[in-house]
Amino acid sequence: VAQWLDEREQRAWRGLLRTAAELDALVSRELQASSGLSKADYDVLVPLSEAGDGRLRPYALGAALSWEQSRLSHHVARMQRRGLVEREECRDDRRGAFVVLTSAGREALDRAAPAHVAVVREAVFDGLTADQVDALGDITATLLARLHATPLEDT
Amino acid sequence: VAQWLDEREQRAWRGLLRTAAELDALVSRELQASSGLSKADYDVLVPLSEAGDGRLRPYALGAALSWEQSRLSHHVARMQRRGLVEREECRDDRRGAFVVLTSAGREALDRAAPAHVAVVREAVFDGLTADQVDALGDITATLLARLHATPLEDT
DNA sequence: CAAGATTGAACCTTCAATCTTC
DNA sequence: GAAGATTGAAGGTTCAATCTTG
Repeated sequence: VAQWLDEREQRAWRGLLRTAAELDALVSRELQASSGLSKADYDVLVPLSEAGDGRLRPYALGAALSWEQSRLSHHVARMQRRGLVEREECRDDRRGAFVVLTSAGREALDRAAPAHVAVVREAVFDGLTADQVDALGDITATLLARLHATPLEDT
Repeated sequence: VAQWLDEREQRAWRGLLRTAAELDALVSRELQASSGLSKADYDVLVPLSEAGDGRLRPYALGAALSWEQSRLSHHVARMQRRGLVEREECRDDRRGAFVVLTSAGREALDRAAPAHVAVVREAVFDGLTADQVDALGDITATLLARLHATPLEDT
């Protein structure tokens, strides 16, 4: 079934994981230093701020982040302690809940965003051509579609 | 300095991090199930097996993985408890040490590798054209060169 | 019994402090 | 004092178990 990876494949495979890991670490350090938010905090705040009323069901937020429920639940608990989000009950479905952006959460996000974008732009987009940006978008969209289509070892 | 990210940039940026995270999770689950190794274990074993005599200095291994010393030290301690690696003193420089692959470690790697490669091939390379593989390799090589050149927030 | 969500324990990662040798 | 490496504590992530409502 398999065969080894050839040199070009190794370069692409190792490059993909390494690049993402290093960019994530870079961005995490920058966020922590500039705003006290972790990258995970930031990633949670963004979809909440993009939701019309600043609130999402945990399962929807988890899906938006590709996070497990448990991870989200623990993380939201920590963010709640710091006042960045709140929990609310759901009237329609009493098993359910909402994660709600607080004004402190929105302010933290607004404070963090400009420097965050600047670092991403400098580290990534200043170094790539427009064609490369599009190619990267196409490649990752293809791979994500495959990952979500085939439950391989997924689930 | 900044300006917001446009749609294409967002697609590439979010796609890169998301794809790498999901592939890492997929591969981790597969390794855990098939061989009991974590992805981190696997990542440590590979450079050791590629070193001629199965031993590397911690600082060199850390550099090969882009890991902090502390993370490596903790991880090696856990792998040592499970018999996958050993520690050895370094005669040349008595501050130093070696991490050494054990035969159990090499066997675990050999057992894990075929299924691991198969999953990577199925999830990634079966879905991309040869040109896309090369483009991905070029893009990530460019970005890694930038990351290692500019100590931005790096350090 | 399944879906939405949380919890506790175990494991992993980071940060700052430490220890030894150069 | 700096380099190589380790340690302990705090915070983050995963896994399995649990609780409640549909």
